[in-house]
Order: sequence, then structure tokens, then C-alpha cells
Amino acid sequence: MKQNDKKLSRGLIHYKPVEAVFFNQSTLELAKILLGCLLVKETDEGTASGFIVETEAYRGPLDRAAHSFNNRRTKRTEVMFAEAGRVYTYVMHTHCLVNVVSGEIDLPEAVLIRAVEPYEGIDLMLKRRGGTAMKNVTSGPGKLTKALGITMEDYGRRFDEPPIYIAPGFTPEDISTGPRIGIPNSGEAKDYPWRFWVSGNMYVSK
DNA sequence: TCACTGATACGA
DNA sequence: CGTATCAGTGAC
Repeated sequence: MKQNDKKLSRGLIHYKPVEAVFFNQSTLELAKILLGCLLVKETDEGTASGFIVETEAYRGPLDRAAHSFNNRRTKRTEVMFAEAGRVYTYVMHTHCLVNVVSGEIDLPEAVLIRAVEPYEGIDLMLKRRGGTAMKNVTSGPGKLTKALGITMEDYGRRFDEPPIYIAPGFTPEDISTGPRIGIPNSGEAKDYPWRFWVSGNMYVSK
């Protein structure tokens, strides 16, 4: 197997899913602690994974930018009302985006995974992304789902068991925070510093 | 910079 | 039915 990428060196050899209790913390804490964790997806084509380097917190009832604002409950947002650790996928235009459900049952909050640093299955990810430049393979919420093979079939699954799960990864040296992206019509909510990323990481979305 | 894509939800 | 949304791409 060719190791054609220098960013493979995180010193991580074995990994397994986190325990379910990992998800039992506030949405803002979870959004930060997820940075550096490994997001793994297993499919018939093989396993692909990447370190999470950018997240955004969405806090249902009090967040105008969230799909679940004011407890809006539809077929799409239903899983956000479930227990933390569920997979919330939805389709935006032609792209599928993936979130980690957080918060207590009936508190519809979630963490959007915006970017990952490719780790395992890089050839597979490049193939799925049509041979785009390495630095663009997973540097955006729609890009990483395509690269990892995450689809609406993952909706409602749990992030603590295959075929899709979170595993411990590396500890970021420094974390940056700032306003979220792509939510211009959300009143005050657009200014909340609920976007988190690994400082200086080249795979953070532009 | 801009337009096209075209799932889903919501309001008219 | 028209419009907006937690984008990405490719043509200018």
C-alpha cells in the first residue's frame, strides 16, 4: 500500500470507537473535544478515515441558524431529538452534510463536522473525489462526506460502532474559534463564536 | 464574481 | 408553486 501522503504521521496505529458516554457533554464542549478525533467510515469499497479539524455547534431551541430552531420537529430533524451520539445527515443542494447529535433527549442540538485531515484510505478518498488536489479532498463539509462515503443511509446510526464511528486521535496544540459560516440570515445567531478549528491546519475549510 | 445544481422544508 | 438553506464546482 502506497503511503503517498506526508500527513499520515500521527503515530496512530490501532483505534476503536469511543464509549457512548463520550457524547454526554455540552454541545460546545463536544464541538471542541471532537477536534483531533478520528472519523471512520467502513464500506464495501474499504475503510476511509480522517482527523476532525473543524466543527460548528448548533444549539436547537435558542439558535436561529439551526434546523431545529424553536424545536422545529420534522422527519429531517427528528434524530436531533434523540440521545447524543446519533448520526444526523442531511442534504444541502447536491451535497450530504454530517452532524453528531448532542444534548439530552428532546434537546435538539448537534455538532456539524466541517473538515477532516485524511488519514486512512487516501487512495479511495481521492478516487471518490475525482482526483481533485489532495488539499481539497476533505476541506469542507460536503467534500468530506463524499470522500468518506457518508450518505443518507447513515442517518440515525450511532457514532460508537461500525460502519461509522468516532475514535480517539491526536490532541490539537491550539484551537481557534470564530463565527460560523454560511448563515447570513440568522439574526444575532450569526455572530456566535461557535465554529472551532485546529489552528493552522491546512485541511480547515476556506 | 457568478451561475448552476436540484434535496428538503416552509409559506403563499 | 416560489423561495431559502449549516456548498461546491466550473466558467468567466
